[in-house]
Amino acid sequence: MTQERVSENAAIRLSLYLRYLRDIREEARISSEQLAEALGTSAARIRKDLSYFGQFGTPSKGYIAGKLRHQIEKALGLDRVWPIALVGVGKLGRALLDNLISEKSRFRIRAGFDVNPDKIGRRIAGVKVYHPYQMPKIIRNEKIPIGMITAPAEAAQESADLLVISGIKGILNFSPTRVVVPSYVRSKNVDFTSQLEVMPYYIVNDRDLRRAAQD
Amino acid sequence: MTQERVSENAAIRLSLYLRYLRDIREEARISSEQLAEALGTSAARIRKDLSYFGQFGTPSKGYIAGKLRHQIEKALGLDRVWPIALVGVGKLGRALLDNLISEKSRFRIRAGFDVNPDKIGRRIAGVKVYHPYQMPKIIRNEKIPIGMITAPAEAAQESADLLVISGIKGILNFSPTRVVVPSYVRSKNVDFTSQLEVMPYYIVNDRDLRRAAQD
DNA sequence: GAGTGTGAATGTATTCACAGCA
DNA sequence: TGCTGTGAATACATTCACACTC
Repeated sequence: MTQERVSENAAIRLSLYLRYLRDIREEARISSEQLAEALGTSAARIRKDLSYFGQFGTPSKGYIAGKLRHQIEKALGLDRVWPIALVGVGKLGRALLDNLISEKSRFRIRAGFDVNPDKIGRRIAGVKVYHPYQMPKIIRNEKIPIGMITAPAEAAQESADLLVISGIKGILNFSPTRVVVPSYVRSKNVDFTSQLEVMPYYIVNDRDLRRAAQD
Repeated sequence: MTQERVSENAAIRLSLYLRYLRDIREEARISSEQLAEALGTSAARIRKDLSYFGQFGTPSKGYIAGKLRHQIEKALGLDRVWPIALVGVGKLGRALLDNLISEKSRFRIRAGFDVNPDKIGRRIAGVKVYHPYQMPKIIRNEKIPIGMITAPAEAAQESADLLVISGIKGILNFSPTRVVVPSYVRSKNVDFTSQLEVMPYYIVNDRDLRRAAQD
């Protein structure tokens, strides 16, 4: 009954639902309709998304916020701590670092890597910074599964290569280039400049306002 | 022949093609096959994406890099300068600022807004910083169409509201919350923490490696 | 001969609508 | 009666395959 064919987009939306569920009372009752209203989506889509991962609600009663939250977290693998390596401890890296620290998230940045000698050996926002050549050793020893690349574009691919060599499982690339990795490593290019580049298109062709609060 | 029904995702991919085209010689001949190879996608998809916007190639010859680049830029509205307002001049804001300045992009950050008195009145990376109450005046006077929100989550919605009041056309929200805006404003939530939150799911269920270099 | 541009075929995601349970 | 969970219907996106042009 669970997990036959999961829409590639369903998982990412679960994390969205999660964010809302974290902000409301644990014991609160909530229906797919109310959740949809709050998030600007449709009730059917929420129920369908949830159905890919299991059955979490009670007919005629809806969902209980805290319980649903737990179950989604479990489905996404967020019921344990995920150590992270940060490659490139510049402005962007530190901005993301702040975000991850401030939330009581399940992600912990365990090591930073940077070529800048002024940073190596220091702690930045509580994170020890190493030279990239130490990556394989540290990532293996600390069993770090996820790497975030916040290096400049020129260094992105070599950062990815190093992470792969180090045995990383997944890579999130925030630099404005795409990186290519072997298929046994999960990678995601989170590219905000390309998001910016399409905005003019939507503004110029603003007849396209069929679906309202979208993204 | 142009622009009947454009796949919502086609536009964003064009900006990707663009990035590659900017890196090669203007006069270079390139086929959809070669472009696909370089970008890790399929030739058919590229041709289809391009076909939504016009006819850019020559049968048996392929495309000419510089010409194709120009035509895509025109199709996306990137053939002119787009002024931008940056709301929240913290680490994240400055990181994005660096990115936009370093590229010879068509985007120009014309004003920054921040509540921090130490920043107001100063120039940060060449951008003058104002108090948010000045937003309506400045955005109107400078005719700024796009706003980027890089404020903390708590301030994101009020930042969006201010931008809307100021007559902004499009909003890119980089804070880790969603913002809701009226349907006549185009908004896009670029949410990287939710990208991180699904990574564990993909790592745990790593049988899902059907499509290789994806994102 | 080589490579575009595009209808037709397939695959995937979203929405509808309702049976079934509390 | 109210709301979930889900097959069936629809809408949308991608891929295939080939007619057509240089």
